[in-house]
Amino acid sequence: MRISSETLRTKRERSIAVLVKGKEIAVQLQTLLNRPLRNNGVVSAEELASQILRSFTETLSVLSSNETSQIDGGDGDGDGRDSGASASSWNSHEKKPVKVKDRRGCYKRRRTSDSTKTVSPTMDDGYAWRKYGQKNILNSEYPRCYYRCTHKYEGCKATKQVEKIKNDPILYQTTYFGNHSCTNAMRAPLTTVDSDPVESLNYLVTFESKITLNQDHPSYSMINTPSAKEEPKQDTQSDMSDLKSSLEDSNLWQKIVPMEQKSSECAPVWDPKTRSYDHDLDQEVVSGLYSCTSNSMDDLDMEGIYQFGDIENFQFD
DNA sequence: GAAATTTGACCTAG
DNA sequence: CTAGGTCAAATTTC
Repeated sequence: MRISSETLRTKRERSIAVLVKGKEIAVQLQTLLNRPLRNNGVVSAEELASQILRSFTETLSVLSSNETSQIDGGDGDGDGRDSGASASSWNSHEKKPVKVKDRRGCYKRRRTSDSTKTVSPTMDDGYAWRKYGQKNILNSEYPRCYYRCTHKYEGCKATKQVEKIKNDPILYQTTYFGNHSCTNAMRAPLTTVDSDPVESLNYLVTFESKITLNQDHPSYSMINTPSAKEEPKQDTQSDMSDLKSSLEDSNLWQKIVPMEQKSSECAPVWDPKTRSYDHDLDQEVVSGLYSCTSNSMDDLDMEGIYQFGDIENFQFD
C-alpha cells in the first residue's frame, strides 16, 4: 500500500507547523534562560522546555509513523481484561498459589511489528507511565522494563518497553506500542522529571539524539520498525532522511551537551530535597548538563538551539 | 491509604 | 519447547 501524495503533504504541513511552534517556544525559553532570575514571565522555563519536547515528539511521531500509524487497532490488543475481579488464590501462610487462576486466553501476545523505537539518554518522554513488569532478556545484559500509560483505565492503550543499550548503557532504547488516546489534559502533571530545568534541557538533547548521527553512531537514531522482513516505505523513508540530514547539520548533540566536561563541583540549580536522581545513569547524563547550567547559561551554545529554528526554513522537495 | 513498583507465575507466539 | 509479554499479590513509597 502506498501513501497518497496528499497524505504526505498533510504530514509535512503538520510537521512544519509543530516544528515552527517549537521554535517559538525555544526562543521564549532562551529569553528566559538568559536572565538569571526565574519566573519573570508568565510561563516557567520548565514548562516551556516541556512544551518544546512535546512539539518535537509529536513531529517525530508524525514523521516516523507508517501511513495511518494505527497500531493494533482491531480487537482489543489482548489487554482488555479488567483487573478488578481477581479471585484470591493465595494461601495466607505459604507463598504458593492454592489454586491457579484461570487466565487462559485472557490476553494475546503483542505482535512485534507496528512499533516505534527511540534512543534517548533519559527514560522520560513527557507521558505518565506505570511499570507493570520487568524481564531479563536472552543475550541482553540489561533487563527490559514494561510500562503502560497511567491512563490505561481511561482507555489509553499506549505501552512501551525500555532497556539500556548494551554497547552504550547511558542510553535507553524505548519501543513504543500503540498510540496515546489520553488527551493533553490527562497527561502527567509537570511535577515529576518535567519540573527539573536540567531534565527539561535533557529533553532537547533527547530530541536531538533521536534524529541525528544515524550513520556514525547507530545508537543515536530514531528507528521506525516495520518489522525486519517488511520492505521500507520509500516515500516516508526518504522524507525522514531528508529531514534528518537537514537537522544533522545543526550538530546539536556535540554543541549542547559537553558530556566529557562532567564536573563534580557543579551543583544542581533546583532544590535537591524535592528531587533526587534515583539511578546513577541519569546522574551521569545530567551531571554533564550541570556544567551547562552552572556558569550561567554562557556555557550553553545557544546557537545550537537557534538551529532548531532553522527547521522552519527547511525545504521539502 | 493510595499509588507505584517488584517479582514470580501464568500464558502464548514463534 | 522456550523466550518474552502480562498479570496480580506483595511490597514499597509518598
